[in-house]
Amino acid sequence: MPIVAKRFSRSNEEEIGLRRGPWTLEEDTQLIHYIACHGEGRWNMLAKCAGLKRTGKSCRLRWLNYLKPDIKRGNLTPQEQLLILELHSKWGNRWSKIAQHLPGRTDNEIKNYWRTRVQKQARQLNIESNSKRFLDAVRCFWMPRLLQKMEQTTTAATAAAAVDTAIMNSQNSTVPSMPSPSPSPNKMLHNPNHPTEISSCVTSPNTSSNSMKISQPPEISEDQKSPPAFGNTFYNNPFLNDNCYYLDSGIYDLEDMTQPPMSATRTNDDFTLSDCQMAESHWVGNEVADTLWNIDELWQFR
DNA sequence: AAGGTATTCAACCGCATTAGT
DNA sequence: CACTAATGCGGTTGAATACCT
Repeated sequence: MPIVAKRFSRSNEEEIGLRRGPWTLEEDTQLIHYIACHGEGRWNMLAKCAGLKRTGKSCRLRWLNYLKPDIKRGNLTPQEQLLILELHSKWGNRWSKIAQHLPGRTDNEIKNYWRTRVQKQARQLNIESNSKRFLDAVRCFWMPRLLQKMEQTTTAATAAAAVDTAIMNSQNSTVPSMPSPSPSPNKMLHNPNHPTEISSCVTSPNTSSNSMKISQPPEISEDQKSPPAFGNTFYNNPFLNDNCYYLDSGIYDLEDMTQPPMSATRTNDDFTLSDCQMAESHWVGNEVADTLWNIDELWQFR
């Protein structure tokens, strides 16, 4: 039987009663229920069979970006922000590829984050967001501040946990106190032997009990093996000053390197101490100060 | 309190790619 | 190989909300 192409214009869609715009609770329920019973895929048919007056495309988008159970909601953590910055510097606007490395986050969410937060900063600094200058600024200002933020968060969490533990201990002396896992993010080193761990190079260089476990990224196809989860690719080079970070390009496979970063003519391999220091002195020495590079604005809660 | 402006993010659009026939 | 439908992706839009004056 010949397949007849049916392409609906906007007016056609309206004629046949297809809905547009925000989804109602009822539609969401319908979609969730149908997928729970029959699974996802074949979206056009799914839309019809589920009795939804939506295009298959719309159903797919709604499911993938909003309804899917493993969708993580709420603010991006500093770790996630760092990872986005890092991966974007490597892959550019490959949102879905970037999203594959952030479990529970959608390409749409990441794209929105980039456009609203990152590009906004670029605008304020009067730089092209895909320029090398901006990349340098990201590396020398934004990333260290995110790491600082992570450290503060960790410290606060540890303190809170300590208080909780003390309370618990005072209430019930039989409960053993937990060891406090508090590696300093600023002291993170890439550990080639444990690709999913960040080891603390100062507090406990070789004990796994004191290293920060990073959750495994979702399964990724063979051609996307690199980069691994956050933590492997960023680290504080012990030979550099404390605030300067760069990418560990050595772990990227060659295939991926055929796609250059959006702006740089050099690869990440070439990002050196002098680059970082030059960039830093340039930025610090110029009008671009912390007040402009407002991490608190980036680190905002919804 | 009201009106204007800025920001956010869900949803849409169009194009590219993939899979099936 | 050609054609088509389905799917995936990145760019863009616009309604809702937050913020400012």
